[in-house]
Amino acid sequence: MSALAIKTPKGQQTRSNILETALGLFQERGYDQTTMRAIAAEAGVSLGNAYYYFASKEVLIQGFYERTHHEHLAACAPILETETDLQRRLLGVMRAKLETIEPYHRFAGVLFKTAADPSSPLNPFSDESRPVREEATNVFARVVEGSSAKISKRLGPELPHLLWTYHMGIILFWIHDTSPGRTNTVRLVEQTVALVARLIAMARLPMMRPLIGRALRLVSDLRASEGAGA
Amino acid sequence: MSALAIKTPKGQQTRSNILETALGLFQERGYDQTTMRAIAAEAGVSLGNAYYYFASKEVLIQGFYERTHHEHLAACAPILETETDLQRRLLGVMRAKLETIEPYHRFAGVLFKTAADPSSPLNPFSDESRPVREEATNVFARVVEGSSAKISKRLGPELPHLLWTYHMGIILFWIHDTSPGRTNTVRLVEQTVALVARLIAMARLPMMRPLIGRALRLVSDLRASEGAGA
DNA sequence: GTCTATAACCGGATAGAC
DNA sequence: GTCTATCCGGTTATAGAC
Repeated sequence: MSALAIKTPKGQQTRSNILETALGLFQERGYDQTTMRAIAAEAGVSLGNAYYYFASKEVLIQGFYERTHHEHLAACAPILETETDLQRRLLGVMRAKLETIEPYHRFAGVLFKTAADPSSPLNPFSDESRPVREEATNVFARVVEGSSAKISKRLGPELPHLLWTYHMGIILFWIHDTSPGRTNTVRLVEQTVALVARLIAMARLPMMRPLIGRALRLVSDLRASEGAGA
Repeated sequence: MSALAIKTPKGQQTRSNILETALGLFQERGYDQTTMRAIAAEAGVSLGNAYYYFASKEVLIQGFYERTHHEHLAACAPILETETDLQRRLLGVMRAKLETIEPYHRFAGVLFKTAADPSSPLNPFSDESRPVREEATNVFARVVEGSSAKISKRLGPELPHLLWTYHMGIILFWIHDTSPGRTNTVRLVEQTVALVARLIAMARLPMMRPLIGRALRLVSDLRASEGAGA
């Protein structure tokens, strides 16, 4: 259904040609204003041929995910290698994320629109996007592991997933953020990263035990039962 | 642009006829499987006539919102009138919500897909949906006011909005919940309502002051600057 | 001015020939 | 693997009828 195997080098060539053309046009004039006919024409292939490689206009978006994810990884590397303070590590990673996706904000609406559809393979909770999701979660695992912070034993294993969820919430906000340069989201990140760091520290207090225990049991239960959120 | 004034009784009649037909077909065969031509045919009017009353297929969804909102209000009334425990009030309201929207789960994905688009007037953060949003927030204000719980002075004014945001998060989870009868979401609500109640109580502790203060300042700043989330 | 109908247009998607 | 021809459904233009 989805990824048909492209055999020949020529096929590879045509495929990536179409993809690059599409991403360029999306960024230039937006998703809705870019027709499949325009993509095909600009790429120098027929409409039917474009559909041979990409089952729908939507799946072209997957290329966007892959591209920005790799850009984000690159942008994160310096902080993850040098910084040891947990709060600053998280802040660096989140800032890098916002900077990476900023050029695409104008068609972010469409992204979230498709991402919100539970039946779409593009939605971040779907089976199909598990690899991407796990790679992204892994970034947050590295944020925690590479830091000097002491983490509550029970919180530790869940923390990367919790941070990934937090990061999705920020992106949701970012999508709806109309402030110039998305400064509201930047402020939100700065403030909430501080809160998150504070909460992580507080989680070690004995008086927090019952609350934390309950919350963590819930979270891990939900992840175990799969198919719905987180 | 949007709401054209329908003057004659005959016009009113035709309009509501189309709307009821549409909602029926949506529930029966789903949103995507229901064409505007089918709606028009079933309602006994021409395609052009349907578009005279409803500018697009999407705006027919507004009827769904209004309908479920009123059903929810009705379903909440008993709890809001009798119960005084904050946690149980909130739980009752949230359960009522889930029960109200359950029949529509099969096409909820599409509904919220369009609702998620920042440029759509249907999205819950838009200016156009402010009235609905405020009405919904008001339900949570009543949850708090009618309870016997003591609320931190500074938390009080923000609490209804925070609860509304919480409720939106639950709905997002619900959309992606594939467990039979959405039992996962019900469990999530039961657990998180308990956590929320606990957090509200904790917010009065002196040691929480700086954390709470910081969080609340952030939240009210963001709402003041409008245009992005919450 | 209020309402209704017919005939396009446009763009995503598919069928099938080469 | 690539094309042309076509379908299909949301949307619009426009011509009239009450």
